Amino acid sequence: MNEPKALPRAFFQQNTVEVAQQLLGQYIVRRDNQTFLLARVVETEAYLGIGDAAAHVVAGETKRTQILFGQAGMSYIFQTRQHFCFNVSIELESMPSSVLFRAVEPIAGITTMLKNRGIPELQTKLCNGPAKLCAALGIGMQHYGLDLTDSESELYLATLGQNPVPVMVSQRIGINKAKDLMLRFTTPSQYLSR
DNA sequence: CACCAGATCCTCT
DNA sequence: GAGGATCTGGTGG
Repeated sequence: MNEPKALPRAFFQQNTVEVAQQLLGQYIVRRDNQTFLLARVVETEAYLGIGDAAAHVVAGETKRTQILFGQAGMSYIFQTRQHFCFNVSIELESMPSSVLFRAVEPIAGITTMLKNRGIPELQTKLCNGPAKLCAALGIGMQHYGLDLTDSESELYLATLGQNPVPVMVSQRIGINKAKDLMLRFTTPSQYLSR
């Protein structure tokens, strides 16, 4: 396996839908002194700065969403009930957008991921949901606002020089507003959220 | 200050 | 398929 190479800032400065699709088959690296966790992205959703009632930025810039109003390639993490969701900020002609990570395949550090999730052995439910993958990778609010293009970060996004993967488009999941928008993107995997 | 909705997940039926 | 867990930001429902 090649060394993970952090995706450059310019990758996140493209059209949000393009980025959401191109993130499929890329990698999330979660790393600190103790651990090295690697996961392959298989499901994403786009949340647009314009014309998307489900996007948090419709309320304008608040304490919670401020990172989305800065540069692209930063981590946007929020809590819903007792769970966390992990996004990357996207700059779309200076309008804030983001891409939500909804499902990943565990690649390295699976023992730690199982422990983080309280699951005895590997099953598809380990990280096939936005909050499940956060739990598995140990992602929380302490990672809000990290630079995901920096390979020195505890959390960043990387390529392994892999080939492009097939992309399928569908409606987003788990929201009540703007359900009809076709902004969910998947690549074939047993780890999809559905 | 109080209330409510929420980009979820798990368990039980 | 339904309901509950249980926390927080945003709003004045």
